[in-house]
Amino acid sequence: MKKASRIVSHPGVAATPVGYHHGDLRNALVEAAVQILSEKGVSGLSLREVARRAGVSHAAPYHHFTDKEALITAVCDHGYGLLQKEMQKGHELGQVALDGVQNAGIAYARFAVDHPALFRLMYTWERVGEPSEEWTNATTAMNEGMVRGIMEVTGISLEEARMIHFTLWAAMHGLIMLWLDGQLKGIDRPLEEVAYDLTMLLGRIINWKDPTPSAAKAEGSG
Amino acid sequence: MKKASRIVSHPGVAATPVGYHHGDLRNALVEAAVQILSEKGVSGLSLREVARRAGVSHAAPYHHFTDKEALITAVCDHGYGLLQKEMQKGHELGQVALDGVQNAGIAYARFAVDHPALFRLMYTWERVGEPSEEWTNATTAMNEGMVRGIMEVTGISLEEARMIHFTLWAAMHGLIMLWLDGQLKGIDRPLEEVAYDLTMLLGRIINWKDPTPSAAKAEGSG
DNA sequence: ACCTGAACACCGTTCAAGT
DNA sequence: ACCTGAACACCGTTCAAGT
Repeated sequence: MKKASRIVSHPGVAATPVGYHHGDLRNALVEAAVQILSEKGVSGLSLREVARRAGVSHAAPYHHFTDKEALITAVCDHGYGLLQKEMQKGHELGQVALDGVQNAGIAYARFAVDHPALFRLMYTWERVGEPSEEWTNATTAMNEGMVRGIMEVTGISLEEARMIHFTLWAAMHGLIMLWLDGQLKGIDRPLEEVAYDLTMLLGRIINWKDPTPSAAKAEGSG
Repeated sequence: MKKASRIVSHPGVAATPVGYHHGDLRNALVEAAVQILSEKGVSGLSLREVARRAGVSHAAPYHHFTDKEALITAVCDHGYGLLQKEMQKGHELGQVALDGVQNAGIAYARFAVDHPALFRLMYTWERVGEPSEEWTNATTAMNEGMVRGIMEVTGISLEEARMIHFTLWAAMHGLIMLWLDGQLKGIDRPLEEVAYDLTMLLGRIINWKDPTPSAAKAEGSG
């Protein structure tokens, strides 16, 4: 009843993937972990459960990851990639430089709304390995682009632009964390809207006036 | 060798409290948990280890807490109390209203530096009970005081003052979280100093000029 | 090369039993 | 009322053994 090893493809069956281990167990494990996260949260993520979902023995993951820690690092890195892509999309969508910065910030918040447990894992797991070089490079480039944008539009110094950018990052990150922690139940608006307000307020530091209305300002949100 | 039950006081022996359970095991458990946190971090905090440190059987805690969750809620609440007191101290120390706000913000950061694992537990544990009423009330009062202070000094509206206060909170929280997560290793300055800079930058939103120099600006910091 | 099953030391939780 | 010891179902990790 558990012997479906030779059945290779059978695609489209998302519910119970039994014959998964056909050559890419590593990725199957990461995907199983992501699924568990979305269903049971961080506390439900055990190596044995991941193995079960992938249809292998509980010892099998050790042939692809040295550790539970290593699996989690891989899962986080998967998340970093998704987040990076979302933020990049938002950034590039902005016609004016500062719109791009705002969009990226709101994309950050939206990612947390879409993948709360994954976000939690990525930023609260007691230290895990560094993100992969690929992700680090892409993010660094994007951040530098944002800082440059802030600099060019406002004419402030590089150091100051960096500080502004950092403050935006910290504020967004804090907003999301407080939201994840249930500390924002006094506020009955969607997180993305609050994120939008935050960017607007921070914009005042550099005398940024009302921008071209971004997606987050549209009313109907849930 | 484990039968020191009748020895009641023996105060001052902080290292190995064997005959602890003399009437206040509940608090002894919370204290043991705090100690474990500072030594081994959140991942080292198990109910059985807590019981061991308190010198009781692993089943004993269940007579004082329904759950591991309940113990952790108590530990968090203990932490909330400590944090509240530190922030209050900083807040009251400020001669001018906005200095008090700044001091409270920096005290928030300092608390995270002093008790990183406890802070982590307080704000990243997958949802636990609400903080106790005592703490909630004190914090609410303090926050309202800060908002009022911002309002009075700057003459802005209540809503706007709330937003400023909230932004400061989010930025501080995010800064601390990123620091805890090791994402600030590019910055080689103490967290409190960065926190100070953040408050200064956010102060610009309300045209807050250079304040009376606060404690965090003093140079020697480690 | 890749996977399994048994084994070990942990963990949270329960429950009958002791004082 | 408060605590213990044994028991159960989990967990992470290792390791000999199988194909």
